Parts: sequence; C-alpha cells; structure tokens
Amino acid sequence: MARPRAAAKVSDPGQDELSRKEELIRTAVELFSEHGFKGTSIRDIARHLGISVSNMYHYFETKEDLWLAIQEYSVRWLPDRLEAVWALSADPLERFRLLLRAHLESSGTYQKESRIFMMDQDQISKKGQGKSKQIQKKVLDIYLKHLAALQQAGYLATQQTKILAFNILGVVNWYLRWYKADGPLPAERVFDEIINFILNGAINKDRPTASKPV
Amino acid sequence: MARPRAAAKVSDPGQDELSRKEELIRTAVELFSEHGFKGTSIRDIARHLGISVSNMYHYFETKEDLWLAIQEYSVRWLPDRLEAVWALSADPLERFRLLLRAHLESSGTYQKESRIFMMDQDQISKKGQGKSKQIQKKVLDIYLKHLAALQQAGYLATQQTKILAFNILGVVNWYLRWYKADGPLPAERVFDEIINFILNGAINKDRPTASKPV
DNA sequence: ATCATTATCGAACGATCGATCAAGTGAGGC
DNA sequence: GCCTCACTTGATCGATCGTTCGATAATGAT
Repeated sequence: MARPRAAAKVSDPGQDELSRKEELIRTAVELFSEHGFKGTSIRDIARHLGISVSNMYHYFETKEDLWLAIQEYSVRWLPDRLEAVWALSADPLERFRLLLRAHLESSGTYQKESRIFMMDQDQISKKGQGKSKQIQKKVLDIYLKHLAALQQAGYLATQQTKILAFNILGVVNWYLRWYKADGPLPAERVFDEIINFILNGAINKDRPTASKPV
Repeated sequence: MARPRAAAKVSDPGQDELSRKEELIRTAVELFSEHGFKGTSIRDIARHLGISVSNMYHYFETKEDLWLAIQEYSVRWLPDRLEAVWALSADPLERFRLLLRAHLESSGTYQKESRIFMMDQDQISKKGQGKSKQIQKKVLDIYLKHLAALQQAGYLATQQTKILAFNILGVVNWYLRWYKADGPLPAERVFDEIINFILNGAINKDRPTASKPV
C-alpha cells in the first residue's frame, strides 16, 4: 500500500508535504540525538513513523546510510560556512567575532544533528566515523587560523593557541547540550553572552602591540 | 579452574595484585569510554580479559551493575570534593580558583571514567541515568553558588550566571575530551591555561563594587 | 484498461545481545 | 583424605539486532 500523496498526518490535514525520506531522516535525528546510534534500532524508527522496517530499506540501503544522510544536509557544510567568514573582514578581532556568531548560528540551526555528530565514541563504522572526525578537524584548523591572526596582532592573552582553541570549542560545542529554544532569553542574547565570555577569556586586556583600540 | 593467586599476567610476574573484579572494572572503563555502553558487549569485555562471559556474572549481577561500580569509585565523589572547597577560603575569587583547580584535577584523575558519565544520551536504564544526571546537577549548583558569591562581590562581567556556569562547565568538561597525558605540556600548565581562560572570561576587568583589589 | 514502476508489508534469516544454568576445578580448613 | 566454598567454564536460552525476500497495493503513463 503506497500512501496517496505524502504524509497525511492525522492531526495535520493541511499542506504537510513531507516525503517519506524526509520523515525518516527527521525521526532518525530525533531518536539518534536522544539515544545515540547504537541505542536506536531501525525498528524504533519505523515504529515511531508507523511504518514497517522493510519500508525504510526502500529509501536507505543501510542504517548507516541514514546516519550519513543526516550528516550530509547538516554538519557537512559547517567548515565551508566558517571558512567563508574569513573574507568578511580584515580586522582579526571583528572577523573572529563573526566566526563565533556564524558557528553558534549554524550549530543552533541544526542543534540535534550537531549533537549527534559530537558523540565522540566511534559508534559508527569506519566511514561515518572518519567523516565526523574530519569535519571536526577542519573546524579546529579554522579556529587556529583565526587565533594565529589574533596572536600576531597582539590580541591574545596566551601563547598556547591550541589549548585556547580547545577551550573555545568546548564552550561553543557545550552550548548544543544545554540550550533549550524555549528558554527565557532569545537566542541572540544567549549568543552575545557566549561570545562575550569567549572574547573576554581569549583577548588580552591591555594589548601591548595593539593596532586597533576598542 | 580458579587461578592461583591473582592476575598472573603473562608479561608481569611481579606483584601485580589486581583482583578479577578490579580487572573487570578496569577493562570496562577502557571499552566503555571508547565505544560507549551500548557499543560495548559483555563478550567484548570478557574477550579482552581472556575469561568467559559467565565469569563476569560471578562478580556483577548485570552489565549495568558493572557500569554503576565504575561510577561508584570515580565520579560519585566529585560533588563532595567540590563542595569541600567552599570552606577553604573566604575570598570569592580565590575560592573559585580553587574550585576550578579541584574540578580539573578530580576529572583528570578519572578522565576516562568522567568521559563515560558525560555521554549524555540515556544509554543506561533509568537508575544509572538518573544518578549521572543527579551528579551533574549537584556540580552545576555548586558552580552557581560560587558565581552568586562572585556576583555579589562585583566580580562578574555578566548578570547571566546560569549561562556563565554552562560556559565554564563546557570548558572544564571539554578538557576531558582533548587532553592527552602524553602531550608536550605538563598537566599543571594546562590547568593554568584553562583556569586563566575561564577567569578572564568571567571576571569583570574593572570591578565597580570592588571589595578586594588584585 | 493495461502495465511498468514505485511504495509498502509480513515473514523470516543469521548474528549477536544480556543473562542463566549445571557442571567442573582448585585451594584451604578440618 | 575429605569437604566446603569461591571461582571458572561451555552450553544454552529467549530477545533483539540489521538485513533480505517475495508478495501485494497504489500510482502514473499510455
């Protein structure tokens, strides 16, 4: 029995035009982000959608392909998006501020997806695992590039740019865990708080070789 | 066949006095921290130790009991240890510095164990899951208490102490992920870097209601 | 109306999971 | 020597895992 048009959800007779493939991905994101890859069976996914397990295999060859499809439309583009920030400004500090905001906004848009790919354990087979690590490595390199520019301009409070990068990424990535969209503060205010914390932590208060005052 | 005395590892005929129970815990920590709870089967653990699966059930009633035993000797004491810092100093800033160092040292001592219990997904049954969340909640409350004291003394750069607490915990917890003991810097130097970053990020540069100058 | 194509299902496969059981083994006390 | 008890094993259980298969129902083009 192929369904007439699309979803035809019980509670939404309107223009809910989600394809099965999209429904599968959406449900998988929900369950993967909550119980992990190994903790979510394809039977769980199928049950939540009210379809059969074999139906899923009509859209994805394996369970891992479903995982990779999620990665494909979400976090895969993060490095490119962050890389593009570099050209937006010539001032290292302002440029870095844009990087942080772009990172927070991108991660926030795909919060659950990002959380999935930050589960560090190699629950996935070699292919998916390598891809995740590769993306994280690219993001780290982008941060190191920005920090090197900041250091050269005398902005940084420390010489250990690698540790600094890890600290910053810790703040940015941790935000994916605790942030709830229904909180009291709008996302923009939260972003400002996080960015100010990071900049205060990284930037030298009294820049010795200052090239641009506040 | 009960083994003669203790481990009697092939490569270590010395005083290697690890009990089976300790061996099981040690191996479980290694595998859990690498592949997660669901990603590690009791057969994996038994195979790594060269024993039978049923042998493990002589020391632990269930797989989850093994997980809880790890929690019992490692992260379970973290809240108490951090709570004890409060009495060590009356100065909010110095006290907070001690808190950060105690947290980093405690987590670092049980790095792999701490990583296990930070895997946020509820891979575990209700009991273990609740315990982990409960510990994390306690730690958060301790930080909020310190931050409230800092705020009252005019030290803080922001009013949003909850977001600030999340940011700080992000840095501290993230360190468990990237730190390798065989790095170029000694642990103490790494701690200093992290603590300075956090303090710079949290503390107001020009305290308005200052009660204690640098 | 016909027919190829797409979408969907129930049943089943072999593998692995956590857990159980009855049976053995050896060390130490008597 | 014997008995007890802690330790260890291989075989096995039922459940669940990811995956496959053959059949069937609906769709769209002609």
